[in-house]
Amino acid sequence: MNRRRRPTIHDVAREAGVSRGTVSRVLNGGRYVSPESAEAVNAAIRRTGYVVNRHARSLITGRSGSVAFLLTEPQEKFFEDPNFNVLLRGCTAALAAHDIPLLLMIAGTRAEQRRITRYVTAGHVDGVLLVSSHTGDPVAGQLVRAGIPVVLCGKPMDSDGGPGPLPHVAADDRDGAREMVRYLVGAGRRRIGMVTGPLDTPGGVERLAGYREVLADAGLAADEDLVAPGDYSRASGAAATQRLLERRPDLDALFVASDLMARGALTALERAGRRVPDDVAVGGFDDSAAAVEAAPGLTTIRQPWDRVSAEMVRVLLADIGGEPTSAVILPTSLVRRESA
Amino acid sequence: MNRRRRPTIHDVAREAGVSRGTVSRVLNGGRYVSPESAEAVNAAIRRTGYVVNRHARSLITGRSGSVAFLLTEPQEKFFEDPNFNVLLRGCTAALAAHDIPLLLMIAGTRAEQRRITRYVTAGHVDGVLLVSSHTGDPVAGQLVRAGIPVVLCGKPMDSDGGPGPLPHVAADDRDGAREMVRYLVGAGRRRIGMVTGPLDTPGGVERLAGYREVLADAGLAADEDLVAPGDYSRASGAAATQRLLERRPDLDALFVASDLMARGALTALERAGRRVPDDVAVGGFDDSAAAVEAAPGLTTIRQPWDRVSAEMVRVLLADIGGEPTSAVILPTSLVRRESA
DNA sequence: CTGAAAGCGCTTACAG
DNA sequence: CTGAAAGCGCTTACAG
Repeated sequence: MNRRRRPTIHDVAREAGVSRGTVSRVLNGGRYVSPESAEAVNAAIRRTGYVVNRHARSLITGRSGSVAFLLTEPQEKFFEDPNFNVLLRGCTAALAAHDIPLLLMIAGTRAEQRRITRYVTAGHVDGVLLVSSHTGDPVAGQLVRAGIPVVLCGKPMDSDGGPGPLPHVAADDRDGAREMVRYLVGAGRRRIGMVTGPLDTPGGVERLAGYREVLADAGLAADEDLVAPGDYSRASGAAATQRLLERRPDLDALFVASDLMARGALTALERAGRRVPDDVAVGGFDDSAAAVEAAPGLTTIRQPWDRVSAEMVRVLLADIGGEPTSAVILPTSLVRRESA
Repeated sequence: MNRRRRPTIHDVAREAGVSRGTVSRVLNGGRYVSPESAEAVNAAIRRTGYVVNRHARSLITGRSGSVAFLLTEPQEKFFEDPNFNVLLRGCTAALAAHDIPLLLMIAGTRAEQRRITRYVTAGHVDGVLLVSSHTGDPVAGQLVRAGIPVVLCGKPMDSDGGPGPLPHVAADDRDGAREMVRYLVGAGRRRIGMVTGPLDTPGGVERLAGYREVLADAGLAADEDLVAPGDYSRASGAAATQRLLERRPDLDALFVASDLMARGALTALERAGRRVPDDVAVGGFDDSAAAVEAAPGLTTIRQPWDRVSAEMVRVLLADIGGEPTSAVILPTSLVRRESA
């Protein structure tokens, strides 16, 4: 079957009794084709088992018909992150619905970034779904300047953008943080600590900002002793919590900027003999698998990853089609479990 | 930059003062080209920033220059499995070293499998790295029959193969199981239970076989009360362990066919008031992240996933190049931690 | 070793 | 609406 010559547009034309031009027109939307010709061509396609040769088509159109999912992450962190899996799977599925294959590219080092930037700017993909959490990543700017449609996952740091803001799809981190802290305040908590994410990431910055806003609105004193930074890892959540407990043993709630860190926080609280939520209420962020696995189950902020991936694909395809979108911000929601 | 016409082989030829044929020859290995011409062409390539147009090349050669990583898994289980991430990342890296992009394809449903089989057999990729754990998956057989180079991850079930065994790269499950059980026996354990993997998977079957072999060699009575099946999930590990404890409260060791299930086993043992390893020694399988996260740390069998991915790519590229390999079996190794 | 030429399979103005 | 023709950028026998 591999050996046998694949049918070409020429075979279909002969079979249908029309010219190759007409077959091509049917293939490309059927404009300027009589219903009879279209029917004959479609029947011939069915009979011959014809499948378009994308290479020939791409050679003409200059389009590759594929899209890259590019991960520019120095660490392997993202791969360990359950959110990453959901995102990758979601993008693959959304593209599959358009019959567009996804090329997975991982550029962890500067050398790999150069190689891949070259590959992409050479026109091998029509657009890039870019996932990178940290600032100072030059890839996005380079691709955009080269005219390649790009959509980022998550709000970019200002410095990334260059001329204007980069197109992106993100959950509303700040509002999610606000909702969680408002919930803790509403539950009567008054000494609410926070374990932040890395503050060189937009998510880290935004969630902290949301926390501060609500405390201010609630008339609770801003107290830097109540804030300790983490790096989204479980261990960092435990360490930061321990530090907070030393500084403020009277803590009655904790907003932790990721579920994974929140699990670390639970461990630290248990070691310190604090009951959750009785002594200390704990709120996470993400609604990842970690939130369900935790004991007690984590009350957390759900990030709509399924919608993020769907929107990233939609925005990228629109951009490729000439209708750029600058940003899509998606709402988060509070998920209540046992920890708060 | 996107707007500007990309340099073609024609530009390079003019720049170098040779014909396009000569440029092409330099591009494809430099056979039948004088050193002077080659030098002139290379200089011209550098000066013009020429990058080959893969579509044009593919149109001629019939090769796409890309490879698919195909996951045919009805469940989302594989994505949650840390091994999957390691495998995917390893294959991406190994292919990147050859400048070959990886197309990620996920075919969870029969409909998607049909779509993707059609896509692949239409020649859009040169070969397929196939990951599927369960038997009864028709995709591998179909692709092989269509003449597409395929390499499986893991030993296929006999039924999958059709005519002959499918090319595959796998860790030596049976030997790994033997090593673990031998280790438990050597540590003086005599009533060694086993939580198996799903017995419709080769890994599940092989690990059980290895366990039985060693017990027989050691002259320990085969006792089916000591064996309970799991499905690789954490919960199933806990449930199976609880069952085993009810049937055989005198259990002094447990070989669990995956680290994730072993974590469930640890939970069940703790609930039953058994100390690990004092009362019951526990051995896992995989050496995944779960093994380190467990408390106590899991003694386990390391699967060489980095080598598996590297070998899969090597074997696939060899197959594409006309030098097929039928199978590569990689050794496992015992990793000692606290649980046994 | 090298150039001229054919051709890979398709799309797209161009005339009708 | 439709056919004939040019051309996308490359590779590869074919003569030299």
